Amino acid sequence: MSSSIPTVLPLVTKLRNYAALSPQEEQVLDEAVAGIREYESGQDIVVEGTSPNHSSLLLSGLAGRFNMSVEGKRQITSLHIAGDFVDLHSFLIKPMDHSIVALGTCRIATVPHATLTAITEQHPRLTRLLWLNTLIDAGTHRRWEFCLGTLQGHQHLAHLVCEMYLRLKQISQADNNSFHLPITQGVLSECLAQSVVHTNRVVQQLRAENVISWERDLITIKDWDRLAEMGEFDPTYLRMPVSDGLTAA
Amino acid sequence: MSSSIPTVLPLVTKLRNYAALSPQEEQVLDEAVAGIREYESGQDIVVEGTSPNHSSLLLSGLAGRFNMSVEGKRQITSLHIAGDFVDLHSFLIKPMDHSIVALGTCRIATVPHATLTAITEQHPRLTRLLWLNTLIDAGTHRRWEFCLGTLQGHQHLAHLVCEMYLRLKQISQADNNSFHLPITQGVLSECLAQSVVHTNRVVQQLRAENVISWERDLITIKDWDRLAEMGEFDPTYLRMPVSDGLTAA
DNA sequence: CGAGTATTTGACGAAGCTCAATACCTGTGG
DNA sequence: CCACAGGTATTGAGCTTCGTCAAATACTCG
Repeated sequence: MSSSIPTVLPLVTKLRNYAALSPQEEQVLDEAVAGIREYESGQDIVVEGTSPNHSSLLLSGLAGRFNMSVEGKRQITSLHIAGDFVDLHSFLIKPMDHSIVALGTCRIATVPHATLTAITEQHPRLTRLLWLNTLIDAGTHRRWEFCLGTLQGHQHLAHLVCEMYLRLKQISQADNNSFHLPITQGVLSECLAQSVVHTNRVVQQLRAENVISWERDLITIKDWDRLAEMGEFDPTYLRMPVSDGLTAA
Repeated sequence: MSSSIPTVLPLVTKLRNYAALSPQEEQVLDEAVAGIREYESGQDIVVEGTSPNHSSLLLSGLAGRFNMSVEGKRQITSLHIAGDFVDLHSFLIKPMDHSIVALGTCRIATVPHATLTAITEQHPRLTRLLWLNTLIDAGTHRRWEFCLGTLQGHQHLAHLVCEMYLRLKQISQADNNSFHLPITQGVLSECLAQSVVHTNRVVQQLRAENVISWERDLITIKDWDRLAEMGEFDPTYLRMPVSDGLTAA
């Protein structure tokens, strides 16, 4: 379902950060889209245990991967923004070992797994780029493990704010040290693995220390250096700069 | 550096669990090995910040991925056993955003990144298998996030024991509900993100509740059902059974 | 045996959780 | 325009899990 304005623009924009894309490769991506879906806040986009035959590319909105515990606690393991191929891995891994939920209205482009297989047959360079995309996801999971394991509550929040700022900036949805993050403290607490009460206190602590402001859904970073230091933030895992190894030898 | 006995046997054994490998594909993998290295316990196999030009395939031994915090705390984000391609991702992601340490004597086969690129150019099916390999790693990271975020200390240990048992069983290094895991409680505490003291108490708790025994480096699972229940263990993420989508359409 | 490392135990403190109540905010109907 | 309802944020108090500090015991290997 290609059009004059490529629907995959958010993904293309992101992939261009890693390596140049030929017009042909961009066209292949654009033609891979089989349809567009919309999800309301709270709806599950992909459900644990199912084996989808397509992958979902987030065109706009905020989504989260999560697992439920036996007692019903929801652990969010990553957040996703426009341009993220939220379940690209479901192409090779089935059934899903986790769910993906819309944390706001989400527009999704669906890409059939058969098309992805065809890409791996015919477009090795694009294949490596998509592979890289999943590897960056993995790196983010590793970083979240680090945060969960070794950082204190306020540090963890600081780290998350740094991460979301850089990622949103990469897709031009952050500027002047501020960005919109339309999530409640309840959802935030599911990312940080804290109680809502404690998350609230941690947010207030960062406000009191004057490193961020957070009103409504608008976060403003008032002191990047202190925030990054507090969260032990090192952006290496986000692979913002151009990466080598993607061009065929 | 191929030989009559393929050096990549541990990896091939593992990949066969996901899809059949043609003799030619096995040969490609075997010929991809450029050399063999050995590391002593405690040595870093790959160092954060570097950009290796080869990836490391673990032939024997135990290794761990980790990140260091500012205060010097080491967070281990995954454990690796024979057959694991411990830094396959360094092929596309550089520089390394974490290090890999030998947690015992490790034999490593090195595979040049140029060879991996060539594989993606010529062997799409093998490419998908290797990609899958990294996706399973990512799924494991997600699961560890869940454990770190939502499980209590003793549950987390229970989960880890379940995971290592199944993974070691897959490569025929576990039987009769028991296996060798040559790590100290200090290293274990770095996986679980606990203090050594607390890890010790948690180990004793599982012993006292008679779900495992742990003497020297020999772990025996005395009650799998209770252990799995305690750790909320669901093996889906390990992709033990055969997976679809690997065979070209 | 003895040094070094690993495990175990006890006592106390800190980070964060639960319960419970209050304040706030936004949209809706009267 | 106001009052209300339902969700969200905030605050307080007591409690649990786990960390820290310190010491004792056990194990390993030369």
